Amino acid sequence: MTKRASMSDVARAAGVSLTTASRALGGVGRVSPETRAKVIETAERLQFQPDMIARSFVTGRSFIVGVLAEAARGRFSMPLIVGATDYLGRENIAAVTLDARGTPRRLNDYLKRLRSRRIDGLLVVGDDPNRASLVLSEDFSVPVVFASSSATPETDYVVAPDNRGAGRTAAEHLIGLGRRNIAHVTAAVHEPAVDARAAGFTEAMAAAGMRIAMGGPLYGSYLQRWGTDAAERIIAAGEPVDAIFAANDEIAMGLFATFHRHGIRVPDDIAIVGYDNRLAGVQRPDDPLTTFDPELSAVGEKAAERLLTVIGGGGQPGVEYVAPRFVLGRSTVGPTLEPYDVM
Amino acid sequence: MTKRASMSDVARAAGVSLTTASRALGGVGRVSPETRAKVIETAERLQFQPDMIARSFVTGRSFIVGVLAEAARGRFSMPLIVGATDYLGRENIAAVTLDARGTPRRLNDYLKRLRSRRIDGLLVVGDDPNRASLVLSEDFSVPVVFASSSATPETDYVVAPDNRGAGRTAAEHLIGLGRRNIAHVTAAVHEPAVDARAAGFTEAMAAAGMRIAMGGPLYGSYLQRWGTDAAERIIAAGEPVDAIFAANDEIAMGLFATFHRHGIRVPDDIAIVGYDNRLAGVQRPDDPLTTFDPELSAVGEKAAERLLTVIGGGGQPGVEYVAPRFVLGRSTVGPTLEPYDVM
DNA sequence: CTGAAAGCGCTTACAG
DNA sequence: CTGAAAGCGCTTACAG
Repeated sequence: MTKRASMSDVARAAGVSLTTASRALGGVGRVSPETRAKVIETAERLQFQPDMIARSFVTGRSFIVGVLAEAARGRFSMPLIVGATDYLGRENIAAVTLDARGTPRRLNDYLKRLRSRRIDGLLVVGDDPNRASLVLSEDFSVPVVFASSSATPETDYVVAPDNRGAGRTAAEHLIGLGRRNIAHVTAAVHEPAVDARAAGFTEAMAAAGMRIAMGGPLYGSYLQRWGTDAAERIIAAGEPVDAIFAANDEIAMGLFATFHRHGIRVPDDIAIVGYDNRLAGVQRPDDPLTTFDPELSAVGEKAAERLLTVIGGGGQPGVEYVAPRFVLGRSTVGPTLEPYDVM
Repeated sequence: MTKRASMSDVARAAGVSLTTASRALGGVGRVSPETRAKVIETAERLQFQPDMIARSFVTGRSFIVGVLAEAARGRFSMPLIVGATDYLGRENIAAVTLDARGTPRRLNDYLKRLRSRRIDGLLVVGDDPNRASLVLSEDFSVPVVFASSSATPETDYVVAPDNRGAGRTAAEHLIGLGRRNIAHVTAAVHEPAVDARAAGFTEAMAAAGMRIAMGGPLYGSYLQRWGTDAAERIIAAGEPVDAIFAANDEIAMGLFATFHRHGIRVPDDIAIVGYDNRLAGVQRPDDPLTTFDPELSAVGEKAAERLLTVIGGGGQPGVEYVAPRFVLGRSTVGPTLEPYDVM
């Protein structure tokens, strides 16, 4: 393997000055078409590859961005990170990835570290509601973009799944199936993703002139056992609930388990929509649960793309939403779901 | 925010030459203790941070490595990648991540791209058995380390989970529980992970003087429906099988579903051990399935650590194994498992 | 449209 | 032990 050709090698071989070669190859500045063609042809012949480091050195751009995750090893963060870093890689940008692993102190240490490094921009992955203040207080001198599995609108650059749209779609799907007593079993109040899904759901219900069963959203947690408890409450209430939008698949599974135990069939008696597509990846003849795939790696890609745009001087602050993919499953259109089907 | 201090600033402020400052800060070359102390003190006062890019430029080391995945978005690759890149980030190394998304052509394109980039090393994530030839044929001039969810020993630098050890542990666990007719339901022959798990299992059985039930490992696929089929075969055979080591959790689930349908209780009648810890992340009172967590993010970290060692001139080729974590669940020690428990 | 020259911030022979 | 100087491979005013 011979030594790599440098731009000087190309210039010499093409019979032009280094300056001209740089201009011909870089595309900036005026060069005659013939000269440019000659230089480019020579560069290709010599298999010239610009040295990114030398380029960085002189331009000040490092072609490296920081990727800071609040908890990278989580189920939701991993696809975001992989989507983002792969997008960056395709654009020839390297990433310094740091995982705070849920510890605020570590997050701050890493933030400090990234601040003192020459990076072109920072991607923050996570859902901490205080993230904005946290980062802005660190006074970053490079663009910062947030990628989240959920997000409240802010003055920052944010990319997030469209939880509100999913909530709307869920309601419309169930209404379209002829269900008339639709409940919403969700997690904790004031959690951004919860609020957004509930808002979309409520909107669509109102638009159809329908009231939410059980007097409004039932708040609890994201755990499966909250689903089982909620189902008991719904059964005990005696309301003729015939459909439920659950804030995530775990709740949906809990609901289903309890209904099944009581001989209530899904979807025949009660249709259920979940969220997260937790069962993805397990090969099955058909999808058991009607749910939404948040397409988190697409969110990560979008966020990376946006970061590069902002680094390039473009773009406007605000939230950009990525639509979750609606997954049609047996829990709303049948045939009747059995526990075996969701294992 | 004022401009960052350069090494010249430090040298001037400390009253020494740039050369001396570099030596004092870099730790190489002889400098008097007092001079060194003075320079270091000055550097700290000025909050001097060396410019990695300038350093790269002159040393030739880029402090960037390539991370090439055969299919980054897969369930197994994501934790490997996140573990590896986070480790690299902590060591202040950036990563250019590229995901071939299962396409050999893309893999080769990316390989070519990485080859022409100034990277210090390459981490290949994936399980393609032909990977070695593939990469070596590309004649990489920098160290290459492989991180896999499985791997056959090679002359390369490889980090992988200890499938063989897990197979041994599975057998020993079941034997220790007093089971006497233990079968092994696995996936395709000659798949490295399958072979390794089967080898470990067979070893431990032989060591205990026991024969594998059903005449030896039953080969099929990694799909859940193979588990259901295998259970039917075992039931039809009429052998008094009282325990099964399944090559993965999907097979284990399929086995369990069929046994449950036939009124065969798990673990009372038949104990089952799986592999992958697929149900991790769903919060439950106890683990339903006895299985192994391959700790893939730890495998990724180990691989990254090893890559840096090799880049630094150390280390020996060969496979380094990371022990999967044994997860004790109800499928081997009870109480009796119900379908609701594994949803 | 083209070229000679400076300079980005470091490291490292070379000389003292 | 210390310093003046060259050089890593590019980009970009500046001059022609």
